Amino acid sequence: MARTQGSHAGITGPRIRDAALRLFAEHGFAAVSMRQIASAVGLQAGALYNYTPDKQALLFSLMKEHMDDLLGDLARLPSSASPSARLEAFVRFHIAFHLERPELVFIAYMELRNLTPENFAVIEGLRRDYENALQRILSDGVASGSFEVADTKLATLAVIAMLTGVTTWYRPNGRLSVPEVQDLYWDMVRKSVSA
Amino acid sequence: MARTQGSHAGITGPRIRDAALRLFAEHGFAAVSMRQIASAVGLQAGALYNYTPDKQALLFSLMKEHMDDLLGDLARLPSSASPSARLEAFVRFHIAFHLERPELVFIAYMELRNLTPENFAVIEGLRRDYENALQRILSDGVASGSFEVADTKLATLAVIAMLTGVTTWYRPNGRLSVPEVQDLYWDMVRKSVSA
DNA sequence: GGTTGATCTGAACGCCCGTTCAGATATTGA
DNA sequence: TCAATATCTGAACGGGCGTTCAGATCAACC
Repeated sequence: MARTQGSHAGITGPRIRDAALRLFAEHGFAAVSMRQIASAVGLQAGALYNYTPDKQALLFSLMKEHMDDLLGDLARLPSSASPSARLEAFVRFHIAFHLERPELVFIAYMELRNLTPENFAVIEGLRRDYENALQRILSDGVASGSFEVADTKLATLAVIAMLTGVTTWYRPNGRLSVPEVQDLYWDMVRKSVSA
Repeated sequence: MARTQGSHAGITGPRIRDAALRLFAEHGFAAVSMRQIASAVGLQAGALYNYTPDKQALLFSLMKEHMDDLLGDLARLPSSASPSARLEAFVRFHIAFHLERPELVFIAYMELRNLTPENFAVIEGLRRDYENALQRILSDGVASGSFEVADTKLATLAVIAMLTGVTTWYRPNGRLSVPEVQDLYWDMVRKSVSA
């Protein structure tokens, strides 16, 4: 037989992406087979190729969309406020965004080396754009005297690393709520760039 | 033929570990085959099994030794100084240690999910020991009034994430020297835990 | 209601995997 | 010098890999 009863084409694509996302995050891209992904969706492996040209494109598609979402949401933050207010907004946004999609975050940081050079360059460029947005906030703050940061590039990477680390330990029903985590991190970031 | 001329048994073990370290760091544990490791050392795959019971043990051995080194060196830091001096020593040590062995650091953070549950528990425990050492410094500083930290556990994880991030961008012949990096990070950490 | 096009199966392709092991070779110690 | 031992090869085992494709099946439209 072919095509199980009740299957709807329009829904298969997202289901494949969801399954791939979950499996890549749990076991790693290299350790997950197309047959495993297909099985999770109730398909044979060959059917996946109606939705993706190959396994690599599946990974890239997940990472690309993730970065586009990240930059899209970032662009909606107010850009005319004071550097301090913009930094606070960035910190709270980064934490909330990352805690909402821990699996995508995990993949975006861990599977970079499994991208082809061309795909890697694309993701790397988007990541650079994101970092530049924060660096701009820091250098504006330095220029206006709100911040005291010796090296804005290093501070940018340090802040992002610190904030992203939250995804490695945060648990939804743990000791701290998201707003509490945001408050605590913002307090540390605020002080670290102050005079 | 068997056993190539000039091969010395006592040196093969370390060479296998070095090759595995390099290949795991570059391509990921799951993406590296025993045949690739053997080839890098000039052996056939079967010969590896004179030195490791299986591939998993090879990974665990690398990670375990790394964590033992980390904790061993950490224990040599002065523990009777002021919290502030101890925190500074920790920051400088963490950066120097991690920048000296970027490949091991990469593996230790990326390949945790490829450990068997038993092996994972061992590494996780050692990591916890390391975090506890920093948390102790922070809570001592809070108790003595040197630091103002609302949540020492979160601050511990935040500081470690921030410091470890240095391995993702630092390049030996880049813009900044190791002491400069240490100075810059210590400045940020110092302020982030201050009043 | 029959046809068309989208969707899926099942089998196959060539290849690589981790691991084992009998046998060959090199080194060591007597 | 020669036996014992450590070391390594080469082949094999069963299995899984990503990908392709002819043909079967289903949904939608005329």
